[in-house]
Parts: sequence; C-alpha cells; structure tokens
Amino acid sequence: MNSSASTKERILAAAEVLFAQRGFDGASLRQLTAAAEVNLAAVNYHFGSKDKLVEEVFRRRLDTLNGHRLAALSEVTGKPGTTLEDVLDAFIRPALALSGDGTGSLFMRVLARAFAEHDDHLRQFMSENYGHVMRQFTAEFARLLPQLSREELYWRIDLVTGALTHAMSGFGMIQRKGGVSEAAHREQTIAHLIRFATAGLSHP
Amino acid sequence: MNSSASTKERILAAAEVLFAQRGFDGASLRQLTAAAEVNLAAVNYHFGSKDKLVEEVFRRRLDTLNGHRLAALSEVTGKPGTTLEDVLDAFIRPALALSGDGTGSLFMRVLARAFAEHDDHLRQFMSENYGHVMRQFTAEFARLLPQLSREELYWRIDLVTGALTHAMSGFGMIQRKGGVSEAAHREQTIAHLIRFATAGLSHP
DNA sequence: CGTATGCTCAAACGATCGTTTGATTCCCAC
DNA sequence: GTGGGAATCAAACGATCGTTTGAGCATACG
Repeated sequence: MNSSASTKERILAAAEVLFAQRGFDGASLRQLTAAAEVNLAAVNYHFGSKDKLVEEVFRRRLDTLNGHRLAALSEVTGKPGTTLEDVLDAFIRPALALSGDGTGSLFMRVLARAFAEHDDHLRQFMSENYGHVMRQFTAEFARLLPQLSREELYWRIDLVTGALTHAMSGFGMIQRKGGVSEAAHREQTIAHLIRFATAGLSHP
Repeated sequence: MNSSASTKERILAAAEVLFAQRGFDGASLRQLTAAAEVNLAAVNYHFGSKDKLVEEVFRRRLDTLNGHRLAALSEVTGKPGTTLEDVLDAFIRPALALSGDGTGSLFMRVLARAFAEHDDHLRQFMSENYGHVMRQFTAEFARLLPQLSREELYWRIDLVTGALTHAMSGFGMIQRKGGVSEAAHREQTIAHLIRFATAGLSHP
C-alpha cells in the first residue's frame, strides 16, 4: 500500500540538496528525480506539483525547527532570572542542531535563499504558518530590553536575524579543524553567535 | 554611431529591476526587453549573452560603489585619530548613497540575492574584481581591533556584513517614514548601522 | 484465481527559455 | 545623393521546463 514512503522520502531528500544548490527554479524536476532515482512523474503523483513539493520541504523542516524553538523558549520565558542569552540560545540552538543532521544543514541554505528572494507566495506561507514564533521571541526580547523603543527593537532584531541567517546558512560548509568534534564545534559556534547577537541587541 | 547608448542604458536599467524582482534565472530576456522597450535580440547584440549582461550590471554598480568606498577609506586610514566608526562609515555610506538613487536601491537587492545564491561563477568574478576592497577594510579593522585574533575578527566581519547586506537589501526597517527628508533618513540609517556594527565588532 | 488499487514507467504535451539568423531601417561620411 | 557600417526588427532554432497521459506492474483482498 505504502511502498512509496521511501519514494517520497527520497524525493524530499534530493529536493533539499538541489534546492539549496540551485534554488527553487534552478533545480529542475528532471535533475531532482534523477538524483532521487525515481520516475519523473513521481513528484506530481505524490505531491501534486513542484510548488507543493517546495511547501512540503519547508513544512517538514520548519515544523520541527520552530517546535524546538518554542519548546526551548517556553522553558526560559517568564522566569525571573531569564537572560537575553537564554532566549537567544532557544532561537539559535535548534537551527544549528538541524545543521548537525546530514541533509539538514542544507535547509538553512534553502531558508536563506528564500529569504533573499522576496517571493511573495513563500513569504505569506511562512508568515501564516510560523509568524507566531517570531512574535513570541520578539515579545520576550521586548520584556528583557525595556529601555528600547519599539522601533529601535525592531531595527536591532532585523539586523540580528540578518546576521544569524547569513551565518547559519554557512554553517556546515565551514570545515572543522582536526580534532574538534562536531558537537564541540557547534557549541563553540552557538556561543559565538549568542555573544554577537547580545552585543547587537543590548548595546547602549 | 552610438545611438544605442540609450538602448544599452535602457537594458541595464530594466535588468536591474527585473533581476532584483525575479533573480537572474527568473527574469527572462523577453520580459526584460519588453520592459526596456527594445527588441529581444538587442541584449545579445549589445552584450553578447545574458551572462555578460549580468556581469555588466554588477560591474557598472560595483565599480562606482567600491570606488567610493576606497576613496572614503583612504581619507581616514592611517591617521592617528581614526575610529572604528570612521571606517564603518566609509563602508556603509556609499552603499546607502546608492540606495538613494532611484534604481540604485534595487541593486542592493540584486547583490543580496547573489550573495545568498552561492553561485560559484559570480563569487569568483566578485573575488577577482573586488576582493582587494574587502581586504583593505579588513586590514584596517585589524589595525583598530588588535585585541582580536585573526579568526575572531573574520567571524565578526562575516556576521556584520551579513547583517548589513540584509538590511541594505531593503527588507524591513529601512523604509522611510513620511515627514522625514530622504537625506535625514539616510543619515539616521547610517548612524543606526554604524552603531550596530561597532557593537558587533568590538564587544568584549 | 480474479480483480481492484496503489504505484511506476516511458512518452508526449504545450509553453517558455537563450540564442541565432537574415532582412530591413537608420544615419553619417564621402 | 549615395554607399556602407551600425542598429533594429520579426521570425525561427533547438533545448529544457512542469505537467499530463495511458499503459504496465505490483500487491492485497474477496
């Protein structure tokens, strides 16, 4: 009945790779299905269209990514001793954990590309499905940075997310030095990004 | 002899708009030449190919942008009282001046897109033609931030350029409100970006 | 065993892409 | 005024795109 589970999975995996490398329009279904070793028509059969496949690639990754982000945020939010670093950790760590996964690292590249493309349809899809995540983080930033005006806060968050998106799309491409484990390298990168973001958000 | 000056210019102007809106592959020569009100074959006649047109769009803008950047840098470099803010001003101001120009602002979008696309051919072109600019600024940053290791400096510059590229590509907060003159808004934006970049580069 | 259902496959569809061609128009030097 | 190179034009080229089709295959159920 469902012998196509592996077919769908192979398509999704190949799509993530090719979308990251060549973009959504640049990656053709013929390249994609060849890489996945499935028939050309399998994409339209299982997903309906190429656009639906794009949405599915996003949905699958963003559901878990933002789920982990909200879970981590809810563990630190509201508590008296919560610091800016705690909130930033809840935002950054799940994204880099995704990069630890084999093909997951490519998804951050896909995300950065989609961000830069200003595609209206995709922006609306992301806003509708995941806008509440950014809103919750923004609310927590506002609580921890009461001295900033609303406009000033938005400015800084905009700049910080730009830097983080850029950096995280490159993570995984950076080759680790010998002798450093993947976990250690990730931890080091997280600390780096948190320090930078803290400075960018809370400077006088 | 050169009645095609306006034709070439119209193509370049239309290319900047459409490349920013739909990307290099997404913008077709038929859309482009229709928008420029020139014949379809004019692009291949005047530029040789679509790829050459892309290069020309980059070359034309980056020549003046980086020329202004280097000129501004040479005015502050080496002097005893030079601050980090001076160097950042030399880097940021020419880019925002470009944004002030009508179609010039779209080029920053084109640049951000190209940045996110990780296109090898384009990266090599940029590195060959404009790599020395970034190298000169990096040297000056190193001189003003001697306490940072080489690796740490590269990290921070990477993050800052990511944030600036993101911001200047016109994502969010950079839009001007009513009642504020264009020049005043630009000055305010420059001050904003410089403060953020300074914090990101020089935090302890 | 027969059949219904989910899936895969090769082939073709129309559309659109970048590029080329060959004729035509323009414009200035002579 | 006339010749000739530069520029523009409509039309067509082959390639590639996303999608659709209909036949063939597999497997589970009566």
